[in-house]
Amino acid sequence: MLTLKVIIENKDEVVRRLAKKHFDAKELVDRIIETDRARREAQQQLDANLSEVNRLSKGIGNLVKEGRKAEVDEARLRVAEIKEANKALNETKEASERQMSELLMLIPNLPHESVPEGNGATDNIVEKQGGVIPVLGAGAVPHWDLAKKYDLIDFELGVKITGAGFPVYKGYGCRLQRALINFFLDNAREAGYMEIQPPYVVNADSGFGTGNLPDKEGQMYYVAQDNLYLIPTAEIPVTNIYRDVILNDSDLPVKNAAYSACFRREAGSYGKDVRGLNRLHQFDKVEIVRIDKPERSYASLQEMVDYVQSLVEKLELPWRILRLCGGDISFTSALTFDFEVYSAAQQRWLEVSSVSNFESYQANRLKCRYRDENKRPQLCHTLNGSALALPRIVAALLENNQTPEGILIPQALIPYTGFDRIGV
RNA sequence: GGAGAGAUGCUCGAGUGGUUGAAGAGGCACGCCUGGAAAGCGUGUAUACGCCUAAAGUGUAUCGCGGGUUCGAAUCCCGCUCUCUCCGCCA
Repeated sequence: MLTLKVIIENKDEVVRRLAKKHFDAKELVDRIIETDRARREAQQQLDANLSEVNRLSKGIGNLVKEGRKAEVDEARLRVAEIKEANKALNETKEASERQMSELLMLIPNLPHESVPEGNGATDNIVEKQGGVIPVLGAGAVPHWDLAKKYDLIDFELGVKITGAGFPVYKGYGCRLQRALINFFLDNAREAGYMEIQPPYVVNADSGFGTGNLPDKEGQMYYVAQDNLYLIPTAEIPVTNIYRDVILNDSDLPVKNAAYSACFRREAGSYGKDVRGLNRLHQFDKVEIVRIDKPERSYASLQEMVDYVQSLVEKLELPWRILRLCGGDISFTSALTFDFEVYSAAQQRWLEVSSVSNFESYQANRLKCRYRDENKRPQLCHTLNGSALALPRIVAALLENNQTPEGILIPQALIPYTGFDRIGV
């Protein structure tokens, strides 16, 4: 969430910039300012009263020793009066604070000035692209047919065991999965990211920390008996490592990478978008998380984008980078670049990564800070990105590299797979 | 799952009702000392929210979390969470 200070000190700018996200913040901002005023008022009175109570209490100790009973009784009466008055003040203060946190959560992050205007996915700007879109032969088929032909992935079996969106990988399919995971992790390590193996289930505090709760509660699998959530991305457990932490200057930038299975309910999805590997309830992903000082966060973002680009290039996939427009960028992000790869048999671009700078929006909720040169705690900037999510990469690799002689594995991946083609 | 013990600051650890934001030790930072370092000595070392134009200063809250008793709670009472030990179960 945005800090109260930012909202109050830059009221007009906040409203103006949020308009790009098609969010009318005017009324909310006014309510926040009013709520803050009420809270301050209550706190000032309350603090003064508590100060008086403390003063009287200290006096009572001495009066009792000296046996000055009348004065003791008088002081006690006065304390009782003040405490009675404090009940209402305290309620006002707590109600204001509750309301404040509710209001603040309703305000999205400010989009970076470079975020383009636009209503939706079609207004995103193609920032950069590379690779060659392959021309497939006459018999080319989509990945779900290839998966069946070479017995790599069994979607029906997944339905039997669990349900739709939980495919069963087999044989070469498994080996390809493992190869990609290791390929991504090794590359991340070489780029300076420390590997983390996080839990796949998290508590509610962690869900709130990264902003997945309360808004996206319906998108996560929930284990009611233990009040835990299955992670939709390793971003949650990894970022929460830094919840309620004050980092030293020398700790920054934090660069972590984590492989995890990801679980998403994807309520409301249907149709051709979910065919095959396009959208799953369980999938594998390597996530990179970065925490940096505010003045360096956009350089960090660029480094992450360059890094992800290097991955799709090594995999020899046709790729493009989109700068998300105001209508498509997420609630919590300031600037997001999506990576897409071209899936030649489906003849469509598939999103395989989303790299974002959250500035201090997420850090404010996490209470993730660092000590600046004056040793004062300041909010960090947090960033994360997929590097990369497997299923759509697999879809594109299978489709783009299909030949009559089988599916060819890109050079960079062969040391990881241990084979250079699937089939024949 | 059963039984017991515990949760204090960066760390260890004292503290069972009164000026304790918290002794003491360690760590760390800065200064002195030194040719340089070590040792030694000195100083400093939480966070949040208010007040104050800012700094300085100052008020309030915080000893796992929440509530209660009391003029006053780290200290007493209740609830919760978590950790540890033993037993059971188990990859």
